Amino acid sequence: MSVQERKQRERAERERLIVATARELAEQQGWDAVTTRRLAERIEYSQPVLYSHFRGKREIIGAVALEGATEMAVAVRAATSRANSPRERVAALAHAYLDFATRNPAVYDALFQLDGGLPYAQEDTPEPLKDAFAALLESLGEVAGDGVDPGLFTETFWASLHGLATLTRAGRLPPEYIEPRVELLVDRLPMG
Amino acid sequence: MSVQERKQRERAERERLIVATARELAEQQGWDAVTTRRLAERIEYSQPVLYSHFRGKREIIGAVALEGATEMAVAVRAATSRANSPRERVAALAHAYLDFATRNPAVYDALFQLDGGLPYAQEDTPEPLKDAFAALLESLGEVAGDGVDPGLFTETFWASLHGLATLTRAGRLPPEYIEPRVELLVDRLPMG
DNA sequence: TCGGTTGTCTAGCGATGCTAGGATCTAGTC
DNA sequence: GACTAGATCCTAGCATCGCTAGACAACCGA
Repeated sequence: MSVQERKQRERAERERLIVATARELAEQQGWDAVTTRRLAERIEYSQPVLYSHFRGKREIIGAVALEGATEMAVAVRAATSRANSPRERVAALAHAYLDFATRNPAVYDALFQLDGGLPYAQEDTPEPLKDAFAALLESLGEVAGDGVDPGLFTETFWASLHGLATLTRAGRLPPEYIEPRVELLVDRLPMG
Repeated sequence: MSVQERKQRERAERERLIVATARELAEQQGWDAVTTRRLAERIEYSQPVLYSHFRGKREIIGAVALEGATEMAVAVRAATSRANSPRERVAALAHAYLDFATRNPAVYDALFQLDGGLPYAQEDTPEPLKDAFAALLESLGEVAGDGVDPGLFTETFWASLHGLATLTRAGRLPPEYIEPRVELLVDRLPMG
């Protein structure tokens, strides 16, 4: 019995190693550099081992995304908990969100840009994803304003942040003046 | 002399064929399906011919993006010109923009999602891209509000639309209730 | 100690973007 | 009208990609 348990532990450990290595490699050199060969070499196993843990590269991206969702929820809640008014909370949330995207571009891509094979905005959406959205909803829902659904407001505000994050990082927006753009959103979208 | 001119014409014609075919294929089956082999087969030439027109696949994407930018500018201007007030113009612009993204997903990706090797938001940015932004600026600049730079306002509003467009199409946002989300942006971001 | 399961690796498939080198066809000259 | 020089195009191939079949080795339970 204990032998099997040890093996399970080791297997789980190796799975964590795969995800962590993929993430590291993606942050260092971009997701294009995360090939199954390179990944296998870094974890010091052969390629097929990856496929005994994940169906394919997509699922590995998905695993990184889930990890990232949990961290993002933590980061957002940490930032908003330090604020003292609804308005302040929104500002703190916006900055925490964009900060996360800037500091973890590869994770952010895995979450919102790439195909990780995860279902979003559905019943079977994984818990970390639902919780990340919940973290946004907690602070944004209270400033939706009269007659506006909190979920809908959260989605819209989130989409705006997402637009800023992606366009900036893709070089479509000049990188300076990020701050005033965020201010604009924070000043005008919330109500009440 | 006239022989060379004919050859030049034929060459330009073939280049248009390549771009049009790439775009068509991308809209039909997604950009992943646009491989140099398939593209070559469709235009009934061999692969190397593609490389006598473009440096590589990236440049082909870039060419599609430029074509799309021109069309988007036209679409936006057509929609806004029918509106009678600044507020109406903003609403018309938002709908025209999202409509374009929905109707031409592959072109939209080439413009704002994929790497087409084009410089954005710089001096050497190609004219079609500058003009597409200008088309947005024309209608959005007038509702920036006091003390807010029109360009900055345009960028921010655009980013919000972009966020809605991409998150919706990537399945990250539930596809219903698009309309009230747009309304929210149109109602609250503009001023004056 | 043996037999069978479980785990891992080597090797290879089809596909990708891209390119070198040869073949073919055209254009201008005698 | 024949010939050479150059432009034009294609065949074939490289390295790399995600993924997998099948051989091999290591381990566990009897």
